[in-house]
Amino acid sequence: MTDVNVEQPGGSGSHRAATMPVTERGRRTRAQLVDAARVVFEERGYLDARIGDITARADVAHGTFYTYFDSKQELFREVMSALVVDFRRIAAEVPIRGDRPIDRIERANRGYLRAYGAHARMMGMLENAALLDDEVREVRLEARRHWVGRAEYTFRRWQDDGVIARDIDVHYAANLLGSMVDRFAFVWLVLGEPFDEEESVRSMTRLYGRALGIDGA
Amino acid sequence: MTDVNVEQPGGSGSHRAATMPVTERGRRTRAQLVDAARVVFEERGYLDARIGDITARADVAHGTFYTYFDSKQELFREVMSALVVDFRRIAAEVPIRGDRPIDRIERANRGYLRAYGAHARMMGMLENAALLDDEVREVRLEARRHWVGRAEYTFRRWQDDGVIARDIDVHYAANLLGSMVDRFAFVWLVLGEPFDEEESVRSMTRLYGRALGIDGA
Amino acid sequence: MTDVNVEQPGGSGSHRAATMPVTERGRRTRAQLVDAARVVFEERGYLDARIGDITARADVAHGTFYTYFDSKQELFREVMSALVVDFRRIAAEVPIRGDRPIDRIERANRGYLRAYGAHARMMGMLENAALLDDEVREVRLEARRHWVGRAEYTFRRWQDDGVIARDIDVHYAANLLGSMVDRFAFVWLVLGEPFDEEESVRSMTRLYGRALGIDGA
Amino acid sequence: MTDVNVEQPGGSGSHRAATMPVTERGRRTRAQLVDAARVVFEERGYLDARIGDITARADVAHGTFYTYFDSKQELFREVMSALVVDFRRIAAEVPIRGDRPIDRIERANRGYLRAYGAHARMMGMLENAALLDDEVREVRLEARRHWVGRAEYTFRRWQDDGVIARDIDVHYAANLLGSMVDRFAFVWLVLGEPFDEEESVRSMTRLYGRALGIDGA
DNA sequence: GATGAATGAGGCTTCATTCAT
DNA sequence: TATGAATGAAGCCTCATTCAT
Repeated sequence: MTDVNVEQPGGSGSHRAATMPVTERGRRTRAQLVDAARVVFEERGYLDARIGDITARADVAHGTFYTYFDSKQELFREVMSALVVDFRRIAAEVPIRGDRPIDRIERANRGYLRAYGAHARMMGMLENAALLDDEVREVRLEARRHWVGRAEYTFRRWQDDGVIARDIDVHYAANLLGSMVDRFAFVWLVLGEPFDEEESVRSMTRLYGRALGIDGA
Repeated sequence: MTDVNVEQPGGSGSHRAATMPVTERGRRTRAQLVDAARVVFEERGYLDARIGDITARADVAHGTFYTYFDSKQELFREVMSALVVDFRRIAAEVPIRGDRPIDRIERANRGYLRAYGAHARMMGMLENAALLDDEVREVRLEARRHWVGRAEYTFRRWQDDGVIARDIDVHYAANLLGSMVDRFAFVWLVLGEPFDEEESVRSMTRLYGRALGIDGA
Repeated sequence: MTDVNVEQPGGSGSHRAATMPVTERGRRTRAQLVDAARVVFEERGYLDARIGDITARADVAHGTFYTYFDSKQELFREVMSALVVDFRRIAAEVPIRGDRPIDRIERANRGYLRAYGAHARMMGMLENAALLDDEVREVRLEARRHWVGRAEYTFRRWQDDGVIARDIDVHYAANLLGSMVDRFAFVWLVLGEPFDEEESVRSMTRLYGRALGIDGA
Repeated sequence: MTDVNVEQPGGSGSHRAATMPVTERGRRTRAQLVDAARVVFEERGYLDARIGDITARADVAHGTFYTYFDSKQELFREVMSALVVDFRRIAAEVPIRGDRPIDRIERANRGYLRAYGAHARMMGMLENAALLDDEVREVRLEARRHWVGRAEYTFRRWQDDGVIARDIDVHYAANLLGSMVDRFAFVWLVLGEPFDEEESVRSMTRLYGRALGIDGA
């Protein structure tokens, strides 16, 4: 599989090394490039995005790109990392409806779908690039571990509290239910299979809760 | 998103139109190309696979490729279609343990994981290419609809039989639970997160069954 | 120092690999490229020679270059190897004036200067490139060893025959006198210091012979 | 042949003209750049040395380079000129063993080889750059003329004194024997052919002396 | 003087596809 | 059918030099 890392040189040479800006002007230019990249990647996809597209939109010379980034991949990784951060922000904004476990589940599901929908195009690219670039894969897996880890932690506490059964393997459960939510979001929002948000959240939450044996599901 | 079809140059008329071989020799050559492609795609991935790699491995001249295929995509689609067929074959080979609904679920889950594992590399590429090529996406979605459709059909019958509750939206349920299985397989077998087959099948089947409210889960 | 070899990839990939032509047409095209390269290198020098210059002069498409060569260096090395061969041919054409040792020396010297003069521009480039590319350096050193080795062999025989003194270290002598001839040719024919062929051969041969203690010098 | 001057873009008028520093601070900065350049040129060679490498090592901003030099060539020429001066200094340090002509020859030869060895890398670059840049070529030829001129002058005096034969053309002799020494040094110390200093000096001096018909050789 | 960011022309290389035997 | 050579558009990246603080 394509692994762009391979292209990285030895390290004995000079290689110009992209650096972080020191001046205000530099910070501005770099930010322009990142912003432009976000748009261009969305519009054209990773593979079809040209450095020239990005610099043109950022309104800087072609060469300026290389003042801040060594390659398209590097910039892409940065955009992806930022995406993951923003994803969490959006998900966190969804209000919770009650204080029962099932309410928390619903909120988490809705938050995930909302965030996914807000960045559907980019999430598709993230899934994709995770298979092409090892560093992006790490970003993707890290994001997954974040969600799965949170769920696992919660499940464990619920188990301690008697909310869910003892015989459930919380590690597998978190991974499996996380997969359900994540993949459903992808199929719906990236692949475009037609679903309805309300019904999605309702069914998803109900199955999720029942699978864990939670009351009210 | 990148659609490789876009890359097609000229118009849609004057294409030498790849045809199915008439002679025995032709059939052999074509088969060699398909076999070679399978190997090359696995080894290098879709994007990095070169026509030259394929013809070299098939031991035919570079130009011969175009006697049978119009493009790399076309061959890839064929390989992917064959993959989907073989996937079902493998899944179907898994024996069923009993005749309760939960046994059917377990068998389906184990079959899916087994088939996925047998073609993990290719499944990863299929996921990937589905985002790069509209026709591959169709292949992928068609495969998904097959599994989801079967599940939905079964759920409906179970609903009629009183095995699962009336208030479950079988369409959403099939999609959600299918997503769970499918994505879990991907994370485990393609991305490489460590899981154990037995425990995977057990947890997966239990959650699946409980989500539907099936006895014995 | 620039060493173009460094750029050579690992070897695990495909890398298209320039191949020798199989058909007559291919042979012709390849020869056109080599011929064109010779001219272009002479006209513009190695560094300023563009692949495009070469293909343009060879009257083939830009990409055709890469059908036969992996890089400019590779073609350059081939041209340089051919140069060395032609150099010997020209040097060998110079007639010998008598059968005394000093006649052989004169003939060798004149031959060397003639051959050098016939390819002055290229010899300059060879000297130069030998410092930039390890493989070219090998070509250069091999050519040097050829001449020095021949001289050393002859000196040894002369020593056995009592033509030159026993106390001469023939290895050093061959290297030193070879250096004299080689460098003088370079200074005269490449750097352009003004000298006259007849006087050059006369002085060179006389010093060469006397240094070895040969009669008639 | 490649002449790096050609690369100069615009015209010859509006150049910010690099000036000699007026302040102490300026003198220091300039010296840092020259020192850094010496190191960088040795390490990476002329062609691969980047302005950025030099300023980085000199610990000044990239732009500062142009406060003192108009181009890489200009700095290189300065370094080369300094090299030639130091070369003579080292050669002059070698003590003379006696007062016969052959002693002077030996001293000159040993001095040349010593100096060459002390700056082998740079001498190789000087040879190289002499073919790439007309001004460097002038530096190189000037250095050569210095040594050859001195030899020629000495030979003439020796001729007047009856030390060497009348029939020797001292101009050609000086050039030829100078070539011998110079080229031998290059082959040994730059190209790396294995020789021994003592034997080199002995053989070289003996051949040199005999070629001129000097007693004691 | 010093700084570090911006510029942009220029060349190499790739490889899917076409074409003449 | 098979062959293998030819095509050429397309894009990445370099880095000397200039410029605004």
